[in-house]
Amino acid sequence: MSVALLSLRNATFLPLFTARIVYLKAIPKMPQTRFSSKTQIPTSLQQNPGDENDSGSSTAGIRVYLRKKRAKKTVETITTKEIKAEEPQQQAVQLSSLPDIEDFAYGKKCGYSYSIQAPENWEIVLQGIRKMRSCEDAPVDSMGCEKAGSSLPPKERRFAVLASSLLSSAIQRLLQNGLLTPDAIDKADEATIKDLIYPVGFYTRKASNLKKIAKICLLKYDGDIPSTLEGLLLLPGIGPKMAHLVMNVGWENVQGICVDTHVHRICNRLGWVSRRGTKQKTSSPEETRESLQLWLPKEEWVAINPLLVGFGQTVCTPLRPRCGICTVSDLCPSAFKESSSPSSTPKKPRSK
DNA sequence: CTCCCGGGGT
DNA sequence: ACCCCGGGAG
Repeated sequence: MSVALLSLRNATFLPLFTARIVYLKAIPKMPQTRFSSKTQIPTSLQQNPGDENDSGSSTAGIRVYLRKKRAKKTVETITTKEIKAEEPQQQAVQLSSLPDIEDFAYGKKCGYSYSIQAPENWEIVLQGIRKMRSCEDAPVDSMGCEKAGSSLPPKERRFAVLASSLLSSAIQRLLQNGLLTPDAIDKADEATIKDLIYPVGFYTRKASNLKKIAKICLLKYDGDIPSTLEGLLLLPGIGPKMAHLVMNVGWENVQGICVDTHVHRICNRLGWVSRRGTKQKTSSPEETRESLQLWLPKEEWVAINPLLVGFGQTVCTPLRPRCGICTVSDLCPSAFKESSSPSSTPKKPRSK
């Protein structure tokens, strides 16, 4: 209970120093235990034009989200003792001398037999997937949000990126109808938007979310989109996956990997990610993101998403992956393990 | 974890 | 007739 209160009061510091505490503790002891891998957080508190009121109500909102999504992980893993024992300011000083996450992503590099190591042959596998992808033409290539509104001025382009991350394929139709600015969407009839984005899943909800988002952008961000992860997460219908995508592509400010179900699935099949301290599969995209970020060099963080999404759409499909045509199947621990006949249990043994 | 919603597959 | 897919919300 005091933990929760404490974390609330210190919410501004919490993102910064919780991650640090963990590293401080993790490195010298090098247990293969926990690593709070919130590597995307540290760069957070950048100022945001439309966000002056950050010190006011919006941080409360952030806290709510953070409490839900993060408190479980940080406050749970970090005991009261640890929080009380260390002063945030000291943490900040010591932290600056710590290596960047990438620097000890390859454990040996720092001289620790660190439990977080890049999986063997990952570069070969990645290169193989790139090669397969260069031949295939996956849906993601034609309708990914990466090039949304590339011809627009920055502010409009960012809004287009945000909108297209929601709508993917239907974005062109909105464009054709001049509905890619916050004002236009705010004024447009919700039913109109609904019809325009129709084939997209959840189109009713997305239409209403889009209108709400447009309004928020107008009111709070001067027609731009939020420039922080936290701000994006506050938008209705925007969760971690979309928020990271928009940060990466819209702001070119890489704070984390955009992990969707394809990335989640494929990383687990390849054995690239695992639950902390175990070899078990990760059970959620967020967990996958954390695990993947621990070793994948940051230069790859943006490209990994379209790469694996396309791979997942064409080769490494959710059901009946086409291991036969996959050129890296010999390096994949899961190759040919998921039977193509529905009769034999499609579910894999969960744990062991 | 379940639910949302609708299209598509089996 | 189911069941699966998706990202977020609760």
